[in-house]
Amino acid sequence: MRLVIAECSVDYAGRLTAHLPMATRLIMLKADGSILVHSDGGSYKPLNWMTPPCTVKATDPSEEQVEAGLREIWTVSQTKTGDRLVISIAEVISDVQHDLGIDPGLVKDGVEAHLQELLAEHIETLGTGYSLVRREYMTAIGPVDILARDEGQSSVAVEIKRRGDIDGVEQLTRYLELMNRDPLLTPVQGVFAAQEIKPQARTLAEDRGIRCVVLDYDALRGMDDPDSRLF
Amino acid sequence: MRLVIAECSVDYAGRLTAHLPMATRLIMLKADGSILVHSDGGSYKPLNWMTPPCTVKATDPSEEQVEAGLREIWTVSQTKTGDRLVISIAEVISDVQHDLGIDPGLVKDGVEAHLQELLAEHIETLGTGYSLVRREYMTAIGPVDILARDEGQSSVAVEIKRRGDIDGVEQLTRYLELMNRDPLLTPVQGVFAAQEIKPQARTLAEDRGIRCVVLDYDALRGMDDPDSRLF
DNA sequence: GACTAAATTTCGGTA
DNA sequence: TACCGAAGTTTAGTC
Repeated sequence: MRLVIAECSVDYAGRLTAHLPMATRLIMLKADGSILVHSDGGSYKPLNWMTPPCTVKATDPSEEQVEAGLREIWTVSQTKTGDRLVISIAEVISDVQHDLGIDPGLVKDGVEAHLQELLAEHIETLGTGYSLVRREYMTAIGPVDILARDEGQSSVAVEIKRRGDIDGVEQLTRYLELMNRDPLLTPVQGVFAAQEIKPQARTLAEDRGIRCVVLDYDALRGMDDPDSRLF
Repeated sequence: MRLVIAECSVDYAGRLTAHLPMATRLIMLKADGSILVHSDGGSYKPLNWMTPPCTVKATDPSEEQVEAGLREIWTVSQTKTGDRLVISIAEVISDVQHDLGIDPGLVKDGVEAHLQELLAEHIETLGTGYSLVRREYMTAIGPVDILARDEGQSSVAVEIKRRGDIDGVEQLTRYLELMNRDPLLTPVQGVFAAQEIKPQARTLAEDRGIRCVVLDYDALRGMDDPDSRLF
């Protein structure tokens, strides 16, 4: 990995065009050829970047560019799409290189998948007498998160989200529409379950006869984990 | 901006839990307090990070940790959410600091907005005799990208996307439902226009009587730009 | 401030 | 490999 601190301006031409005025920035050149231009603030997204596979070519500035104070021009080309990133360097303040080796990679302990797992294990959270039919119940337009039955053995389709907004309601609505065409399943009731449900999503869901359930992740997890119980 | 190359392991506990085994990585500490942990590959997303506002506290390792080869422990705490990132450092290979100053920021020349503009100018792309009523036609649930009329003066609502997937079809469907309740507009025909339309989105759209149109950005732009014409 | 929709989204899983 | 959906999404715009 090569780290260059430089006063530079950047121009991107690809799926859109973008320009960064001259300023001091960090240019990160990764081993796989990708390039990131970072400022000293904001979040993790670079100001500009080029995804691999791409190639970098350093050229000398033209006479005009030299007069404008430029020392070096880097042209980064995306091999597949032809997107181009031009970094015009006025001054290199620092330029260091380190060999990092390949990274063992991140181990995640998921969220939505975990929620689904927990709710499936404790399906009675949705109501007395509820029973699990199966997780990831396959339909023609994709898998429903959970298919269950209520006390009266009626089918219940559950859509699980971490953050419940309108998209999730639409998704569940599509499933319900399709499943209610199946004489073996109909009538299918809908349940929209999320850790947080946006007011507008709730309104839309309830307007469509879909029940909204706010999930308490810690409580669900607590049912599994005796250590976390208070008594 | 402080750039630290170090052999480290990282643990995140917040909205999820995640772990990074010991390896050599770049730790970027930005002026606003945010922290990014990058490997030497992948795209612009860091392996792990903490968004501002957050605070970093460096502590000495415990006896056990010293025996495990750790030199320093950094605990990064998110001020608002309480998320924590613990960086356990075994060896600092490089540690440099530079003052970058504030960045003037990126100037973008948009894509979807541009597509909408171009299509509005060349609405006949949708069919002979089509005429533009207006862009961003306001409804109670939001603006329709383009309202037009076909040859027979019937209303046509156009939803424009760069990548047309199911969400866009749902969005247009909601508009059409609402607009068709308006006696002055109904019947309103729907057109789903995108540079690229996913098969499932096309299926759903056509099932709902919505016409799909694939837009050619360059061709639309070419109609505007005499220089790009071949004759 | 809340919410919606876009993103040069990126990333992972599955058919 | 294509496609679909989630993301610690982030970000920008609108109400």
